[in-house]
Amino acid sequence: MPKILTLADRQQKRQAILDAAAKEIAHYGYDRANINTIAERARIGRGTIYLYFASKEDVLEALLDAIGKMIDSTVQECLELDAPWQDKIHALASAFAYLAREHQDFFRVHVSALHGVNRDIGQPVAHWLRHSVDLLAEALDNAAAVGSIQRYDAHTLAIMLLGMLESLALLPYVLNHEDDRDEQRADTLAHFIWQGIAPLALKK
Amino acid sequence: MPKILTLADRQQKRQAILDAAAKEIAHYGYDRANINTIAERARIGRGTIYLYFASKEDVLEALLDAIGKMIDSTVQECLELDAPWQDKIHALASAFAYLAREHQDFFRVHVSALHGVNRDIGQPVAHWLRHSVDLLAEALDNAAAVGSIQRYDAHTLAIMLLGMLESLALLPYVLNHEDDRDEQRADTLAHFIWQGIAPLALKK
Amino acid sequence: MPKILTLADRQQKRQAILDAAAKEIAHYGYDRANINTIAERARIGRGTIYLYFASKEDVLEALLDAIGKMIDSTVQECLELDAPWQDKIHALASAFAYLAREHQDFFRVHVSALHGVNRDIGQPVAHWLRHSVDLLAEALDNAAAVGSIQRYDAHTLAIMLLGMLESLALLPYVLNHEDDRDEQRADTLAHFIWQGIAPLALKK
Amino acid sequence: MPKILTLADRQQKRQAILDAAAKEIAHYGYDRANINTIAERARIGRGTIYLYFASKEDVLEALLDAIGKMIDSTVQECLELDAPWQDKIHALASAFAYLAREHQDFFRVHVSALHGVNRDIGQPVAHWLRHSVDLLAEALDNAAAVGSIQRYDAHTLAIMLLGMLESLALLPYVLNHEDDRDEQRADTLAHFIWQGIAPLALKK
DNA sequence: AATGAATGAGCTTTCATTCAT
DNA sequence: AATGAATGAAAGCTCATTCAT
Repeated sequence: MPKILTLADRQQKRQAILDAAAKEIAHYGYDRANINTIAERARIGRGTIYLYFASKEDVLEALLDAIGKMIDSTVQECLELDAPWQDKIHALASAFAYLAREHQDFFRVHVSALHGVNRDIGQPVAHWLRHSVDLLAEALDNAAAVGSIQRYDAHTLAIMLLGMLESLALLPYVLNHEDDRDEQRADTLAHFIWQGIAPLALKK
Repeated sequence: MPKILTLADRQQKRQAILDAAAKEIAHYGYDRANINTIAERARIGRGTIYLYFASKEDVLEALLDAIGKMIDSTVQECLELDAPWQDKIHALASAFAYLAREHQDFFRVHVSALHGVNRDIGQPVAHWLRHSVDLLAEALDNAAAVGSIQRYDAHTLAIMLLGMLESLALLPYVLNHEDDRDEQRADTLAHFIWQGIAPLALKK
Repeated sequence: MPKILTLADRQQKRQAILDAAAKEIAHYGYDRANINTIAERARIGRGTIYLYFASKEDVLEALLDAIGKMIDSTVQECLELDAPWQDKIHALASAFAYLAREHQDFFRVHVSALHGVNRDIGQPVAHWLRHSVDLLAEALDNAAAVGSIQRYDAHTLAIMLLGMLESLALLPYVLNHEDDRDEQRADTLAHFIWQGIAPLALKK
Repeated sequence: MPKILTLADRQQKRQAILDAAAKEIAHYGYDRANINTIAERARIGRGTIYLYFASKEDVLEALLDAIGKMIDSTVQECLELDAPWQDKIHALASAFAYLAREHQDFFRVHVSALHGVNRDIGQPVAHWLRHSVDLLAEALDNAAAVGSIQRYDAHTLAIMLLGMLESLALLPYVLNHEDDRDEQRADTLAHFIWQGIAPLALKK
């Protein structure tokens, strides 16, 4: 053990704790996740967790903040693509499928907090989600203004789209369809959404 | 001296327990819901619950079974409507909005179990959901066969639609948009979905 | 276990807990006293304590309240004796020696809280003590008014006397002089105090 | 590379630790005093304390030894004064008031250990106290032999006097009478004690 | 000599479940 | 049939102590 930990050391260990916690919470849920087991998974002592986080709840919040930020960045990047809207939609669907696959634990924790019942715990989730919704709503509004897509109530549409993206990414796991058709499902969703919002002019 | 209870008595008390449990779990989540408080809410003694259910987990399963069945029936009834598909879609959107509003506690418990992380507890949820998906997929398949709607992979489409319905019903609560625009949102969703699946022939 | 506990049942068990706690705390101090051990001493389960007290701290407060009240009553009774002041003083000295002997655990807990460092915990102690001091001060004032004793600042004198009474009752234990000369020490103290306050007229 | 510390360096750092510990323990009590905080107060690293003391308990013992010795010296010096007994008594009362004021932290730790409940920890306290009692008892005995004061059982009287001195010094703090009448209270006590022990010859 | 990161024993408290009445 | 008093496993968290550097 070095006498003084570098910032990189600290962040690496912090991340190890978060990863272990994600795995544990994704499996058992926040309440049943056991600090003891998380420490074991992270290969550190029980007390060490409390050198990096103030409490069990603090670990969860950090987790939710990380995944919330990750999702928000994803949305932002897809919207900033210099490409037709149809491609942006497709990019979003693919990106969510990717996140759900590659960061499965984090994603599950996020979704369960999002749809869970304890509002306090979900705070960072709601924070980022609201940000993502706003981003998307603004983009949709602008697109409608120049006729790239149909006009809906932008906010409602944004919520709907994000809900679909999350649901699609997760439902397969819920139903134990753990096959490898993620990509195909993403295509279907993108196609479906695009039909829902494509400007009428393009549809004849 | 053991009283003899009629079947009706038993079922009424059982239902009282389930209602109380739904309220409690919807508020605090399964793990934090307190058997003691549930008993108080149901106006019975703590031990009495165990005359009707084997364990706390058993109460939750009964709850999830009830709401799963309720949702499944709703889907079935909407699909059996003797009406154009556009109306069936609209009926589904309205019905989910209604359930989310009128049986809020049950609905919340369902959704949090559905998107929650404990696979064992979610079993009855998955069971009914699979049934609903199958019902919907078959209906969509038949509709596509006669040209009432476009052809998609029926199963994927069914999952998508149910995901949207649930999300739409719940997301407003998550984001604290507790306004009274449920019905409008249902309209938007129905419209959106219909655009996504309406046969091309109808769109020009 | 009776289905419904009578008030007497409850109070008896409550007292059993207090007795066990007194023994434990008198031996190890509040912080080291172990709820687990207290429960064992009281021959009940760990959780049962929390049916009678809200927390460990609550147990201590009840303890301190009980002994504080006991000491206060003792002071009051001695002062109300229809006897010369010299006898009242003697009664006080005897009574404190008696308390320290017969309720040794309670008395020790009281003194350690009184002279301990955590003000919050000592609150009920200070409350009763202040009451006892006031009682005594008033009596001394009245006695001085009619010439039964010399005049001092009544409040200072009252504090001094109570301090002496407590010290005398406890110091032997501190010094491990656990002999049987309590009564003699009480006599000496009474004599000493009386000399300190007897009216000059009596002294020639 | 191990530095070589002079003895003076060591003792200075040792004293810094003791001062910090006194402040901490006087405030929170021994059990709640935090080694970490003590180290911070002493401006040294956590581990360094263990280069000077074997354990937390060892720190406390050193503390108690220091204050015990200080009190004992005070008693001895007052008794060695070349002055009438009445003045010696007065000097004692003043000296205790001074200690309680100027070394408040040390004094509080001493008193709480003295009247506390853990015999092991109080060992150095009892040791010094017994020494002080013996000193005082012997002086009283000698004084009685030459008629300077009345004859009592010397040991009992010594315990009584020391108890009074400590009580008087502390009780004001207990009762939150944090005024500036220390000196006056010392006068009252000295007067009172003198009346209790002055030879009858002087009293007519 | 000095440090502070790491540890894990041990603590209080909660709550699902049992069972005498 | 119904109850609620009693239980004890299990949890999160603190902090004195160790030891690599």
